[in-house]
Amino acid sequence: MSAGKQKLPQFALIKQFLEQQISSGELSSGAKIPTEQSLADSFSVSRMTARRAVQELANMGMLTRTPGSGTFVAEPIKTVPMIAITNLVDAAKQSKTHSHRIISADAVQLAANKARLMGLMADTLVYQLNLLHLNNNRPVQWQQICVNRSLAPALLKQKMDKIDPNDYLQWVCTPTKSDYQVSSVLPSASQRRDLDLSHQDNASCLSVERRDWVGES
Amino acid sequence: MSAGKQKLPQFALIKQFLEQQISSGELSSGAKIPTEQSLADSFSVSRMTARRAVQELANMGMLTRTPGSGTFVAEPIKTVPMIAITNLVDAAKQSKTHSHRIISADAVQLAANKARLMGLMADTLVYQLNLLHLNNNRPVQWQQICVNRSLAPALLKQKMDKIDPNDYLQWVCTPTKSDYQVSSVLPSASQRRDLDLSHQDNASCLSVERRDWVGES
DNA sequence: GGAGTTAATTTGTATATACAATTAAACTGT
DNA sequence: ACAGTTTAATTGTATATACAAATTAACTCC
Repeated sequence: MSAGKQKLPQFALIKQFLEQQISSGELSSGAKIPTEQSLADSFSVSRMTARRAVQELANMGMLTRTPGSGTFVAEPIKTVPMIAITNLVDAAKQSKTHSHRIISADAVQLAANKARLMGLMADTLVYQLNLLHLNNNRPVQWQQICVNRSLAPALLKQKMDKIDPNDYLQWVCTPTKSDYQVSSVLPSASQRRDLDLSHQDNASCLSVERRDWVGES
Repeated sequence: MSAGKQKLPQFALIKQFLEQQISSGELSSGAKIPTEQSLADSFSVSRMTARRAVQELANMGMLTRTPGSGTFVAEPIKTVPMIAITNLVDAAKQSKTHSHRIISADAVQLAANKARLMGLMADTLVYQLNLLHLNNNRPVQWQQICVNRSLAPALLKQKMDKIDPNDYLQWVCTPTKSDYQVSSVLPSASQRRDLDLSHQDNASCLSVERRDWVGES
């Protein structure tokens, strides 16, 4: 079952060589690496083969290339700027124990700041769904969805007790872009009730605010 | 300022064509796309040029390729499994207004569960730093760092009031792997004091637990 | 010495070709 | 009908070459 030494293609060998040179520090950040032609000569391959090695490392963000000038070792990312969180509900949905409950489904007028976040006039009506996700009949996530009515006009006509509104929206208007904002909040009294946290009045929750865009621009 | 229509190279045109076919649904998930040779003939280019278009889309995860069989439209990722959070402190450090204060720096014995997370015996001593990050002299993040003493033996001898311990550790033992756990917590009394939240006894905080590994294996 | 021009270097795109490796289909013999 | 073999189709790797585009260095002229 050992990985063993596969007979690597030549471009992969050149990649390995460059990666080793960089990680060992012999080629430090900002240093100019050999040109495609020079690598090709050193390894006795064609320029296109050497190029592939360099190009793939550049695609990985390890090198930066500028036509006419050369290829240089990129600055390493100092600290990881992103943090990964697995989505509880997505994970749970894989299993059979996931369900959801619609708390409310209406067309409402948003608060001014929320309307601005969605790029809408303050008096525009949007569809607003409040729902609760459960796993093994225990509540795990409280969700509010606000949708531009023109993008999913038939939303409230769907039988949302069967299919998850997220899946319906994903199907009807597939997002082309998303952004996230994560923070920590104290749930409201009604949210605590829904989430079965009534008895602990100091439970704090992880809040994920997501905006989805549809279509180009 | 308009983007204008750049004279795109031919491989890019083929990429555009394929992307459009996929997003419009004419090529749906799992469908087999034309072979390299067939694309090359259709667009009157060489196979290598057509190949580049297909290959780059495959690298983006849009297509999957299997030698001998063909190239197929990949299943779209249903929902985004990861959530991105920008690290407050990293962002702040870019500016000049960031500073930090060491609260404590000792060699201590960890609780059993924390020791296990670090793969250490329960009675092993580790270096433990508690520090506070500030921006414009306002506290933004409370941080605890626990370090395997053998990896940074000189940690406590450093003058940590000048350089950030995170930068020192990043330098001395660059992590080869990391994992994260994000949750929502209520700060302790002392943490509330440090974070200037004493007056609000129900403030909840975003907690990020990160483990860094050093070296191979 | 400085501005403008020219030349050399380097990456980017493109072609035509060759053979290897893998998969799937067609074929063949019993 | 089934197993084994052969064949065709398709992707993967590699070469040699050509020209375009951008940058940098060298050069020339005033």
